[in-house]
Amino acid sequence: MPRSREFDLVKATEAAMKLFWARGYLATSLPDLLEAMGIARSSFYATFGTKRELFIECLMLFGDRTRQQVERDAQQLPAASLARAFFESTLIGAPRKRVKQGCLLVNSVLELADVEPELNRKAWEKLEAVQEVFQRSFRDALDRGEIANTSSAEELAQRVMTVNLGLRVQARQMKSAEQMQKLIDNSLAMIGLAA
Amino acid sequence: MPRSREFDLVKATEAAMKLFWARGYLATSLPDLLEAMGIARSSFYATFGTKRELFIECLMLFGDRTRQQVERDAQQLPAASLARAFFESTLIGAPRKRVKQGCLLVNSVLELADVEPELNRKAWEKLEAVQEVFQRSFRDALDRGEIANTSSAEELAQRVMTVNLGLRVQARQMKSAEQMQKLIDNSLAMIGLAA
DNA sequence: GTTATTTTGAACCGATTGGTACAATATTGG
DNA sequence: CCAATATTGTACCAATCGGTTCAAAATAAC
Repeated sequence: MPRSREFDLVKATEAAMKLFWARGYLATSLPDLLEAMGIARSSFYATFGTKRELFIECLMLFGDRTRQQVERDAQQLPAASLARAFFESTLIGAPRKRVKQGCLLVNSVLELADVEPELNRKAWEKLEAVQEVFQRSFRDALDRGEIANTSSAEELAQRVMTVNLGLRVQARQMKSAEQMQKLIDNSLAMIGLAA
Repeated sequence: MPRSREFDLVKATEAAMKLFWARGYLATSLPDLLEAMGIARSSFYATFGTKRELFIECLMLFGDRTRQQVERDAQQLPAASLARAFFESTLIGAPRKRVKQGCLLVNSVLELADVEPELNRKAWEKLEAVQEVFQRSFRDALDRGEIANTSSAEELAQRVMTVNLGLRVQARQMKSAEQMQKLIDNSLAMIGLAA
C-alpha cells in the first residue's frame, strides 16, 4: 500500500471557508484558495473537485456548525435569552476580524441571489434551519408558560431572523465592540423578550 | 459644430444601475453593461470612464433617490408611520422583480466589504444618510410629543435600519407578497411604533 | 458640400479566470 | 529494494476579464 496520509482535510476546508467568508464566492480566486489551504492545484481538483463543489462544502460546514451551536445553547439556556447568547457570542465574543466578516450564509445569500440560484438556495436553507431551532425553542417555552404568549413562536423566530440579518450586515461595518453591544441591546429590546 | 446629441445619459446610467442592482458589482461584466445600456464599448469609456466610476455613479444615484423619497414622505406623514410607508412602497408596492433585487446599497455593502473598501464606504455612507432622515423625523416627533419617549430618536432610527437591512436580505428570497406583508407587519410591531 | 465631432465596431492588449494533463517526486506497505 | 499511490510543480488550455486604440461612419452646424 501507498503513501497513506494526506494533508489535514478538515483544516484545508476550514481555510477555504474562511476565505470565502471574508471575500465572497466570486472574489475568491483559485490561487487564493490554494495558498490559504496550503495545497497544490492538482491536489485541489483531485480532492475537492471544482471551486463550486468546495464552496458548497463550506456552506454546509458553516451552516451545520452554526445550527449545532444554537441547538447546544437551546438545551442549556432559557428560550428568552437564546438570542442574546447567539448574538453576543458571535458578535462580541468572537475575534474582531471574524466579526467583521459577518455570516458566510448571509453574505452568500445576498451575493449569489441572482447569479447562482442553486448556491443561494442551499445557503438560504441553512439559514432557515437555524431559524427553526429558534422557533422550536420558543414553542417549547410558550408551552411551558416561560414566555408571555403575546407573540407566536413563528413570529418570535421571524423577528430573531430579521434582526440577525440586520446585525450581520452592520457587523461588516462596525468599528468598536461598544457600538456593537449597544446595537445588540437595542435590537434585543425591540424583539420583546424580557431577559 | 458637430453631431451634438448623444444617447440618453440618464437612461443609460439607470440601465447600468439596474444590472448592478440585480447581479452585483463583480458579476456584472462589461459586455453585459454595454448591451443593457445600448451603447458601444468606445462610447462607454469616453462617457463614463471605467466600470468602477460608473458603479459609483449608480451608487450615488440610487442613494440620493432613496433618501429623497424618505425625505418627501417625512414631510407628509407622521414619523410613526414613516417606516411602514417606506417598507410597503419598496417591498409591496414595487414590481415583484424589483423587490427581489433587494437594495443596491445593502447588496453592495455586503459584497464589497472586504474586496473594495472604498466602494463599500460610499455605499454605507448613503445608507447612513437615509438613517439620518429617519432619525431627524423621530427627533422632531419626540420634541412635539407625537411619539412616546420610551426610546430615543437614535435608538428608533437604529431599529428601523436594522429591520430594513434584515428585510432587504429576506426580500431576495421571498415568494409571495402575502408573506412579505406578514414579515413587515411583524417587524413594525417589533420596532414599537404604534401606527 | 465642407468641416467638426460624436459614435460605432472591430481589432487588440496583457492579465486573469477556472480547469486539465502529466511527468516527477515523495512516501508508504510489503 | 520494490511496488503502489498520494502529492507536487509546471505547463497548458480556452475563455473571459477590464481597458485601449483607431479608422470608418453618422450627424450636426456652417
